[in-house]
Amino acid sequence: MKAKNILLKYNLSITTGRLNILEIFLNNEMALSEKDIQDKLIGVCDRATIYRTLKKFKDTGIVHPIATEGMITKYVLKKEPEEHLHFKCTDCGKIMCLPEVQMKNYELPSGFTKKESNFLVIGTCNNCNN
Amino acid sequence: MKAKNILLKYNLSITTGRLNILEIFLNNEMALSEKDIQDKLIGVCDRATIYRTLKKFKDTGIVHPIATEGMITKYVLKKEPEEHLHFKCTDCGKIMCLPEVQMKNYELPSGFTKKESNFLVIGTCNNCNN
DNA sequence: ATTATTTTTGCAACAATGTCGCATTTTATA
DNA sequence: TATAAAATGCGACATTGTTGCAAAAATAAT
Ligand SMILES: [Mn+2]
Ligand SMILES: [Mn+2]
Ligand SMILES: [Zn+2]
Ligand SMILES: [Zn+2]
Repeated sequence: MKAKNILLKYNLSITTGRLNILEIFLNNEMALSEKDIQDKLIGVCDRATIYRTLKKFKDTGIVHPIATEGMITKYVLKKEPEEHLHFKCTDCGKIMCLPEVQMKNYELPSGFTKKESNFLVIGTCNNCNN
Repeated sequence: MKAKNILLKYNLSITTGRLNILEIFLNNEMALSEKDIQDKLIGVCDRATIYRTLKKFKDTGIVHPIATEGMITKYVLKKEPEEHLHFKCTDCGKIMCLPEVQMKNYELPSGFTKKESNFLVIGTCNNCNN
């Protein structure tokens, strides 16, 4: 029922597609691309639907995209605090949030104002590192 | 002669294409995509050549890509210090390095090791902010 | 519960990037 | 200058993002 409640909370109509996709996010720590989700919903959900659902989830604030160097956009459920670190493992390829890392304050040059931020550290994750 | 010296320094053969592209980076503060460069080299340089040149420049360390949410990869000449902030203006769309911003230290969770990082702040730049 | 209205979906089609093989041209080496 | 090595242009194709449109599903109204 968790997924359904999230949709209700954000005033989105309840559809099986959205429930399926949200369920996948709820059961996954890692950031997911459109393709990642497609692979889990073959024959269940159309590509365009996944694309539009992801867009809607992003716009409503259910998920947020993670900036990476590649061309693929990956999403994760939003977490607190708002400004936190992301980690990309060059070994297993996984991308994840590290909300527990405390980001210290930094000062932008005068004239620059911040709306949001995307901090990505690239390296080897705890799982691949032993 | 600056461009040529950079190619020599990195042991890359001197070609007009590479000189052209490097010249563009030297004369541009902002991060550039393959398309940005194409537009400046219409009829001079093939798309595939620009693609491969950018790749080579990245691999040799002449430029580095900037992680953004979009699907387009943008590059800038490498700057010191290695770990610095990037800024994306939602108004004019430009992406730039802010190497003057001092990033304070942060601690990764145990088991995680860092190779590199990509810090992006999104907001309004000094130019668009008045 | 039915019907009407609003949204979402599936499909198809297309644009933009990234990516590569291969023959030809250019650059570097001998 | 001749030879070997590397880069380029062209063409082709894969992937991702994106949208129009009619059918299907969900929500609101009766
Ligand atoms: Mn996150
Ligand atoms: Mn930079
Ligand atoms: Zn890993
Ligand atoms: Zn700006």
